[in-house]
Amino acid sequence: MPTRSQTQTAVLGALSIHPMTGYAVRENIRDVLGHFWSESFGQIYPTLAELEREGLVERQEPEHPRSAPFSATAAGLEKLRELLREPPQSAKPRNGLLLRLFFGRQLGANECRELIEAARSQAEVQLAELGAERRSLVEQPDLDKDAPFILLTIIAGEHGARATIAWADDALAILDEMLPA
Amino acid sequence: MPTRSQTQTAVLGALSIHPMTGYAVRENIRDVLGHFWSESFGQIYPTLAELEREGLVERQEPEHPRSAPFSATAAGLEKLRELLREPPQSAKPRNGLLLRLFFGRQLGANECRELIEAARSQAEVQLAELGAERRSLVEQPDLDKDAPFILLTIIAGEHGARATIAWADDALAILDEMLPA
DNA sequence: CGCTACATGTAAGGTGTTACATGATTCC
DNA sequence: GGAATCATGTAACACCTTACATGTAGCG
Repeated sequence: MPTRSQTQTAVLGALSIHPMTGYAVRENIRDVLGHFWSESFGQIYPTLAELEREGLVERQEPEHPRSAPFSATAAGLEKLRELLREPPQSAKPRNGLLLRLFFGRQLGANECRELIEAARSQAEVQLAELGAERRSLVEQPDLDKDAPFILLTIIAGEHGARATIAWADDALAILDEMLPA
Repeated sequence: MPTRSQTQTAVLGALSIHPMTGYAVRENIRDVLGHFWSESFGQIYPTLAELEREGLVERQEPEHPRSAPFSATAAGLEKLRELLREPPQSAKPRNGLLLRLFFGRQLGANECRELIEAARSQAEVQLAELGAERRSLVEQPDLDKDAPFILLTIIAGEHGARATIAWADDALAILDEMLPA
């Protein structure tokens, strides 16, 4: 119920794809889930320790090698399915760009234009990155069972980025029309 | 610099439009900024007290009436402009829906379809609400100076909602194609 | 042999939510 | 007079980030 379990979801989910170290969990969350999820270092290790205590994950060679990967146990996979079935809770919205634009009168139309153009550029970069990710996804042979689901998240990002670009163009036109420089 | 100042930004911004009580600040943030911002009760009152200590806001009739509205001082407006000029920082992404879909193999295609359809419905409701808001915006005479900027945030929400609807349709098609029931 | 990347963890501090507590005013 | 709404605040707790601390392994 608390948001903490969403960290558990992300960590268990990562280990459900294949076993890996805590360090790799962090890199995967950053690089693969990065466009819609984030976890910090200080969350991942305590969560792994907690999951190990509860028997939901285990390490290959108990103790010795410092780099023994964690893997999800059967109970862990069951727990993951249970967590995934809970209603999705998204973070409270906090869009710093829109907050600035809402009070844009104080900021001035020109500074607003700059903010919008910066957001547009960023969205174009993201669109290119996600396109590359999508193309490389179809070449991965080992993920075929997960691929359709991963694809859903990539195209969500692409739709979002294209919406940002279209919005930016509309927004700049509105400023030009209503507040000519 | 800390995120705390973004709460200051929202509160000062609300008071920059017109004076109001803390209670009204909260209602306005929820109802007007709601689709891209949120602040909780426990943030707003301490922030108002802090702003008052710093001379950035003041109450009309000092002390007596419990319902004396706060208003931004000249220093408060200056501070607001300063805060607005700081680079926008958005919350770390945490999309519970996409997290579930990414690990959708564990959840099953049918439960994923339900999640996507629910998101689509929600986006349609939001699109309708924002459309109504946009139409009522042009009828407000007292906001004409702020109206162009408010319009930018409304159409941002509309673009986002339309993107969610288009994505949902694509996503359902992908599931039907790659994982026929 | 030194630098970078891998690997694990802790502690402090900041942010934000929730629940609780209190009272005035207004409307029925 | 009672219920809903307006109004203000606090305290406990959950959450998350950052910086620090430590050590190993591999590579040039």
